[in-house]
Amino acid sequence: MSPRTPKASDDAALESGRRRATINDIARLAGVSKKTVSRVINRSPSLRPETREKIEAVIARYGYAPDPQARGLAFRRSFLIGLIYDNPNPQYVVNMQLGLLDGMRGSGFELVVHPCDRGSTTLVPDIRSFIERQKLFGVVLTPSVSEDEGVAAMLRETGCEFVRVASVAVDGPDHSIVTQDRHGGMLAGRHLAELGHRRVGFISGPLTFRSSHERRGGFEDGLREHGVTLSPEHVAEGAYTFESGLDGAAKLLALPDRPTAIFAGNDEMAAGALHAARHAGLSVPGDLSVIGFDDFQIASRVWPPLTTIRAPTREIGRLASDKLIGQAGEDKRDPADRLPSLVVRESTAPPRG
Amino acid sequence: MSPRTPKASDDAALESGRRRATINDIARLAGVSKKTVSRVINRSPSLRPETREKIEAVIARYGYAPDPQARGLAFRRSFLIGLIYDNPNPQYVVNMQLGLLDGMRGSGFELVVHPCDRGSTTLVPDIRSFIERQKLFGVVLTPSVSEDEGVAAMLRETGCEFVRVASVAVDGPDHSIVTQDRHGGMLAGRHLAELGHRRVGFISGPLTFRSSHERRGGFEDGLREHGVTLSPEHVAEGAYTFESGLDGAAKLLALPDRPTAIFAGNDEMAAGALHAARHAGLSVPGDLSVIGFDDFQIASRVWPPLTTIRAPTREIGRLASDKLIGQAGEDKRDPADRLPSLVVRESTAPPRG
DNA sequence: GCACGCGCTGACACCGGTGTCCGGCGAGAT
DNA sequence: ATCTCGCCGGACACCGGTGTCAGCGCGTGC
Repeated sequence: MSPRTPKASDDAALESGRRRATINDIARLAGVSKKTVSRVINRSPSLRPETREKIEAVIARYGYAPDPQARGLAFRRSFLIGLIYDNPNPQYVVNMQLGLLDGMRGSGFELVVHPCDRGSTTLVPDIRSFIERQKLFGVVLTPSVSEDEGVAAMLRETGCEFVRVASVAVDGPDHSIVTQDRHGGMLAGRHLAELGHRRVGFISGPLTFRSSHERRGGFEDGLREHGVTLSPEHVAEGAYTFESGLDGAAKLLALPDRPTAIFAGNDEMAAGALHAARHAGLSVPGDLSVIGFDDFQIASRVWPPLTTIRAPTREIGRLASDKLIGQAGEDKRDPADRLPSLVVRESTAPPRG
Repeated sequence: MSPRTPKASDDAALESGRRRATINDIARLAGVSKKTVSRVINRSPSLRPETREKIEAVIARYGYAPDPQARGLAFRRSFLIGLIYDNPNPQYVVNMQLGLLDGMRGSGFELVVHPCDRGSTTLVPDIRSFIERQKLFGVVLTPSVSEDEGVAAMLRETGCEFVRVASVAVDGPDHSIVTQDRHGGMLAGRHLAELGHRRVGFISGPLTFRSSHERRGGFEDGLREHGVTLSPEHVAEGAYTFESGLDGAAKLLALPDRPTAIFAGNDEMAAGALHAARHAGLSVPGDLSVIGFDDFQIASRVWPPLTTIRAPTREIGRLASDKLIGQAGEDKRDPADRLPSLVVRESTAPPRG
């Protein structure tokens, strides 16, 4: 255009998409300053509508999108969301990622994954350095690292946005999403009691996980509705792993007054319980009912297909990213979607006789 | 220090870690220009060792790390690696992520996940916009999107580094990692033949996946070693899903000369085959041997535990990130780690009689 | 003793955005 | 018609790095 803007010669390259437009190009082509273009991008209110429209037209014409790096540099904050997790279950992780991405679609944010080891002595500095180096906009934490108060304290220092997903409110409402595991446990207890079971067993997750206690507490609530109680001898401590489910169930099934039904704290352990039943020569659900928690793929792959509690992990993920980047306005989804629900398959039945 | 550098007043904040050091701080504290610090960061050869050491000492003292955003802006390239995938299996995805992260640890790169839908009409522009907007350093593609030539052509245009993971060499050695599925299939065929099976069945993945053909081809190779052939009627086309495995096996088991062993193209379908056998009243491995592929968790959770081919997904991921960001020097790992291997469990046995 | 070459270093512009601040312009008051 | 006020938009510096290029100091050849 004018001799002061040498880049004008590249308009052909721009047009054809050979060169990505920058804010300078848009400003020049719209005949305004780059700051004004910036105002459009950032929805500044002090702009005459016609100016805005003119610039938006140019933006649309050249398919301009601001460079996240440059923007981030100026904002001192990137457009990245971190997922920090130590849950080793692949399906949980993937569902959570999908949920987060659901909420981030079209927002210009991207998802960076960051598995961690809660047992590591450098857990807090590692996460801190991840956040500060990348200047993350926000992070989502899932159990069990979400329950770590040392990590939480550090997060508050950094000024990075964060959401902690956990089975109880581990933080204020702005920083916490509750997965209502207690409700899920209740559904399991109610289901078994309604089938007529009176002697039931429970295989818990690790006691360091809040969800273990919530699921058990809810289970007892559900049983109690029907006058059934969970005897402490009928509780085995597991670790949310297949093997621990196998061992825990084997222990319970060896008792003289063995339970007629077992609630395993997750599907992995429930799968282990099915194996234990087989080893003990018991048929499921004839001799023993088994109910799991999560409704991951494995639940419908084992034999018999598992009755279980569906945990809405993907929906929770979506909720988490909505909370972080506040794409509000469409929060009219049915809150029931976020509640665990009972999925009845073939591993539960009334007790024999 | 000098009045021209007002930031000198903040040294206390720097010292205590309240403020992150920038290249300007390091330059000032080391008494050099920022460009020289930049030379240290980028391992420029033209630096006197003593200068380098002096600067490195200051960097270490203040725990300085360059800002990836600023660096990226200047380099016109971010320090992000994208994982582009359309494989819906959670364990594959997570293993791949873990492998990629293994190779990226300590490199300053981060992993951004980007699931996609190969069926989408906007697949290519979507991926392109992801890459260009974020100015990705590189991307890793996994099957089946890795086999898409339209995507590959676009990648070559962008100048972004890329690695395509596939069961055959879909690209030159710089851009391709081969998973040797054929070898895995061969192991399956050899195993069944060695057990004495002569009438065997195969449930393939979708024919649009190269791995389906590779696994079958290898299977036939393995059988042939022992003079066994795969009859075309004993092949069912599946879709790598549980249900398709169930259906495929049901079809094969309904044949008058039903096979005594079935190789399913992956574990999901093998789990379906186990269910089909149960529905048909057949015991595994007594009446029917079943072998899968992948060795995901499900393989050891079903009953009986599945004999399967272990696919070294995590190792492949590690290889991919090594190739992308070239943290060479430690490429002395046993190449056998990258080959599929046979895992014998309880779902295979010699045919009855 | 001087010109030359080379290795090392720094000044400056630039990457593509945003914050600050100030000037210009139109509408309403006098 | 002029002054004032408020809104709008632009010039400029800055975010934290890197590329370019010129200059400095030093050793070498003649």
